[in-house]
Amino acid sequence: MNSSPNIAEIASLIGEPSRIAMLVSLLGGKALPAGELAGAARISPQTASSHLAKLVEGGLIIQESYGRHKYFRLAGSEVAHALEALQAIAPAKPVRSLRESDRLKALQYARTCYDHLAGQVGVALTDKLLELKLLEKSGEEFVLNASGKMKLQAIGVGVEENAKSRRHFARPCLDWSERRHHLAGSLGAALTRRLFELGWIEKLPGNRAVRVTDTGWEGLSEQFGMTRLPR
Amino acid sequence: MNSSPNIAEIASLIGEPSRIAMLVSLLGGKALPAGELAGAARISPQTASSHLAKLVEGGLIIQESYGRHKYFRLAGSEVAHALEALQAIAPAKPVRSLRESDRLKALQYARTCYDHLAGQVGVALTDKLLELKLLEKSGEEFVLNASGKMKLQAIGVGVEENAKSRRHFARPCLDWSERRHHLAGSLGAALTRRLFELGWIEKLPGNRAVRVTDTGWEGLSEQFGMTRLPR
DNA sequence: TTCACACTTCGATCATAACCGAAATGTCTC
DNA sequence: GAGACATTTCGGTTATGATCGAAGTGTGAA
Repeated sequence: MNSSPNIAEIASLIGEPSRIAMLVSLLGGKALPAGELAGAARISPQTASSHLAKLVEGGLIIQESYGRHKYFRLAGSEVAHALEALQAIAPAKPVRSLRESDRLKALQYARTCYDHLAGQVGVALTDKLLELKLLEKSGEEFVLNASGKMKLQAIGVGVEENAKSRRHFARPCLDWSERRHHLAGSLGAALTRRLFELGWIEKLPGNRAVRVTDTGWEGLSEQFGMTRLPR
Repeated sequence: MNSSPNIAEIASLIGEPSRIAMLVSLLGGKALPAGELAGAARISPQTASSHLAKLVEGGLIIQESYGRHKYFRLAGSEVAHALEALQAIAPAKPVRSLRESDRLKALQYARTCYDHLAGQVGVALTDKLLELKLLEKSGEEFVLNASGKMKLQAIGVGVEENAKSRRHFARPCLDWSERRHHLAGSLGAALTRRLFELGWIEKLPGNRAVRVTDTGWEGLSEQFGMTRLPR
């Protein structure tokens, strides 16, 4: 019917509740085994297997075998970007249970978004970078200026090697919970990686939620003048 | 099940061939009446009506009534952006007929992408802007520098008022046919609007395809040193 | 008022695909 | 090799939703 590339196929692949649940789990950036993904989507392993095969076929995820386990991860940042773009136009979903509500609050507070930091903390950090004039807006895009480069290098973020990579360097990413932008792209990923290395943030057992440690708040306050955000 | 916003709902809304056909038609940026959208998707008016109601309900399109006609248009540039992001990860679709093939070639040559210029011509123009150092890449983002601003103002593109708008100013947009970036965002839209005003490009009867006029080639050659691209 | 037209609502049909039980395949441990 | 475990294949059931014919609503023109 339609001459453009096959969006319908890819979108209907994404538009299935169980598959979305699995894709969202993979948005954390980690590779996960089939069984765990089945659990996340609350479906039987057989059904999950069928869905995963379709997602691989469609090029959305990539499969790696380790012994009797099969691990799956997102096929790349373009896929994550498409999921983010969909999140940005998706209506908020009503919360069902108290447990859900707690999980949701944790996610809204701080989480990883594929490979960079999002949620209240992510947005606040991005705001501070802008406020301190380390990062600038060019139109609606972010640009890291000379003092920003120095500052980030000082705390050990590899800036130079990332600037060369083909991927978007300092892309803004629309936060679904805050409805405001946070820092994404390879710079956002490098910064977030460093925050983990420094022990300033750490993953919570739940899927993508993140906690800022006490030393983390000290560091963020010292380096960027951030004050501890109320939960 | 899942705590994040309701991507599944929105994606399954998008992931239906007839609805995609209608959304892609609306990517041209114009508002279209229900009947025309039904024709584009090759479905009966009843079916189209049902689909359109769902799209409105889902917030993807907006409805305006003029007398006994109802016009529909995309709800905003976020929706267009999400569709583009999906296009970027969608596999190319096999071509069916000769007529299709012609239509496809016209689209690949030059078309509007929501509100800016895409296809071979769009990518070539963006390349020229970069080559002439009017536009620069910052990481993977575009920035319009001082000489670029002057040049575009000289041919009548309203640059200042756009820089202030909340929308992305000079976003790169991945071209599905060329697999390379062209200029999007509010600057891309303003430039394209001006090209229409100048009569350098004009819409072809088919949906989104665009033709470069003879005066258009003259102007593009004079202003940006572009040579006529073979079809 | 009458007709034509654009669109919507209702109802029934039909195709698709999500789902799981049962059984098979493959891999690791003992 | 035996048994446990992760994943897949097969088959049959079932729910969902896309589709269109027929009839209804609302608008504009004659």
